[in-house]
Amino acid sequence: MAESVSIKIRLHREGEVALGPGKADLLQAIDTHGSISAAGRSMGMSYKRAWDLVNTMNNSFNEPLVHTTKGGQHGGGTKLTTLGREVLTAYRAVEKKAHASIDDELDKIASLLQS
Amino acid sequence: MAESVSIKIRLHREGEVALGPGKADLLQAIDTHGSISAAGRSMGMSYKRAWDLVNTMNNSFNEPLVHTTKGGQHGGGTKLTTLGREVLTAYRAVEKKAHASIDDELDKIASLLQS
DNA sequence: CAGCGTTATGTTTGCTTAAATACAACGATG
DNA sequence: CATCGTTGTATTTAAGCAAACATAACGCTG
Repeated sequence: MAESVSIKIRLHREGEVALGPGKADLLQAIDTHGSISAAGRSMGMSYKRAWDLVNTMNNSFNEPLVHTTKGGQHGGGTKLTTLGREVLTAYRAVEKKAHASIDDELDKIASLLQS
Repeated sequence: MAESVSIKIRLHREGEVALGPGKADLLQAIDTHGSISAAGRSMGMSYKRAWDLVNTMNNSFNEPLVHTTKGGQHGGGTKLTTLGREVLTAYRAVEKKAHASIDDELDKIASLLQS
């Protein structure tokens, strides 16, 4: 039955996607790797693309989700702000809740898919 | 606060999207208009694209969701099969349930978006 | 003060997807 | 048996988007 079902939750602002599955993954990768470039690499994503995503996230919310520093010992780095971590965990919780609420019904529909 | 939040639920099969928001809307439009071409027109969609979507839907499930007839008085037409209507209403129900379950939490995140 | 890895930004190239166009076949109807 | 609106299918054109490439600035460190 293949991969079956996916649920994508997106927050929009002025046409752009402010937060969605990809950006949430990127936030998480930044949190574990400490830089935009390392996070991008770990996701097979170009630095430019990763930076662009971070940029629209920071511009979409009242305060930035991510704080960057340039130069210095390791060239610089990136950390999640308090708001950034809050938004990320809230988003993950919502994802989880959505799955819990509808996965059963969804599997019923998926069972009608051709094998 | 713009349009804010969207939830997209997709069923996949062998890489392709078997059913998602666009295809569900198309099913509904076919149900109300009685033909692929009229449904496509009503959605600002080319006939070819609408037909392709119907085709992958029909190929994705055990039985077709849509039954077509060609020629005749009005040139032909398209109707939902019993399975088609069942799948459509089940999909709408799942969408509704997902929204009911997470819209509140999602609005909290959305309230952090820049005005 | 040269070197390093990163942030920051612009430009170009390529690919994937949708749109546009074209045309044959169908079958009831007048 | 010509007409009509539709289904069905192929081909070409256009657009949107991601990748690739290029380059400057930053600031700690040896």
